[in-house]
Amino acid sequence: MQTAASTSTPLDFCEDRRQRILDTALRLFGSVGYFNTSLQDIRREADVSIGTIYHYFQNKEAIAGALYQELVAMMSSTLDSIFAAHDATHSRGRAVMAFFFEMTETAPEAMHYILYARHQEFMPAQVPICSAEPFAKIVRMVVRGMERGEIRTMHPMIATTTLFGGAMRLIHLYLDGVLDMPLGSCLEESWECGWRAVAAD
Amino acid sequence: MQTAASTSTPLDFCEDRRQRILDTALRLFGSVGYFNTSLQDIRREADVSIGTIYHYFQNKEAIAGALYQELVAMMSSTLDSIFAAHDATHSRGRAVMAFFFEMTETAPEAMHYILYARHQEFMPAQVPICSAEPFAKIVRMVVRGMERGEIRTMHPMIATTTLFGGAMRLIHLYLDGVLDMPLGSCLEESWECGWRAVAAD
DNA sequence: GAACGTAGATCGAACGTTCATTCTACCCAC
DNA sequence: GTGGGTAGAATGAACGTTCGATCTACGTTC
Repeated sequence: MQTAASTSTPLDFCEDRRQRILDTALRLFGSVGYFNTSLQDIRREADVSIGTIYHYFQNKEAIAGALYQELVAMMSSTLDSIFAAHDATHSRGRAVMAFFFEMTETAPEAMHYILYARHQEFMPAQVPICSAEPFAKIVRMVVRGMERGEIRTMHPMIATTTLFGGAMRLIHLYLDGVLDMPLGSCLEESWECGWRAVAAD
Repeated sequence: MQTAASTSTPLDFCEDRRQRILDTALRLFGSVGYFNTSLQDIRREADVSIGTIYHYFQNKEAIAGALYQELVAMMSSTLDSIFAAHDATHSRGRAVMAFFFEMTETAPEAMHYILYARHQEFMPAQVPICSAEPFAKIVRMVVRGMERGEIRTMHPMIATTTLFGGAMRLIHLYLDGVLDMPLGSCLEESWECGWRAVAAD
């Protein structure tokens, strides 16, 4: 075993394997896709055996499901932190967009997997990402902005897609390698554009 | 055969088969995805044999490639028509958005396939849709709008994603069955939002 | 502290299925 | 009879999954 001697509890040991499987799967699912990733690929790159994979996960789909829920939960709690740290809708929205951009640049595979993949194709039972909790939280943030008079009154979905749609497309372009600049340098302009489109008066 | 007796030249006959394969493949690729569609599925639903499929296409990927190029060409020529029929950037952009919305509602599978699918995963050699001709034409339209003073001067990519990003997200929501209204009813508001974000002064 | 028992963790060969592709035979218009 | 179309069984590779063997850590008993 290659683990250091200091961390030696069995739980750590086990979780290490499980986590290595998840990390590897995320990297592969995000880069080449779920269907182009075989369990042998995961086995090889995570340096575990097939048996170990099936010890921790019921099947291949369960790996994808665990990743999905892990990422959705992370996004959801990050949004909570952002809402707690900011009050005005303008600064809240800007922080959300900054978080998305930053995560795209630091963990592109995760962003690819969570935003880009067609989850329904390999997880038929899973709720589509657009109906998931994080998305709903953002819509609620926009609606509250309307109630406070910070955002013009309009259809909530149109307001939300207007505010963040441009940024989402920039993220897609970045992940496709089409954008010729870092995402961070787009933040100011993209956010101000989105805000200008929905801001009151 | 179920084809009418009137259309009887061999070419028509052949093209009929070829087209039936393409139509069926588009429907299946768009609804359940490329990897969840087997050639047997296409064979069954198109009512042809495996041999016929391989007579018209080199392999499965070639079917996807033919569909991709067909749809890209269609979009490209539609954009040309729109640009010929409208001069001002405002009316051009609005017509483009109307076309996207209308196509999404009349041919959702085609839109799903062309906008949503991760083509790189099953057509490694294919240029990503965001680098393809139609996308470039829209960017050029926006840049011309800047040169004419109709659109504020800013980074072309940011302007384009701002102008159409919201609509693209609405299309995604619609295709995911999350939007509770017809796309057509969003056109006015979504377009005005996008335009307000980038319009000069 | 040595021997034993147990349960969880790990391993990888083997299995059965699915799938894209190939191949050979047949049909029919000219 | 020739050749473009058509048919569908045969092929072989790849894949997800199963299963029994092995290993390891640790509590229990003497």
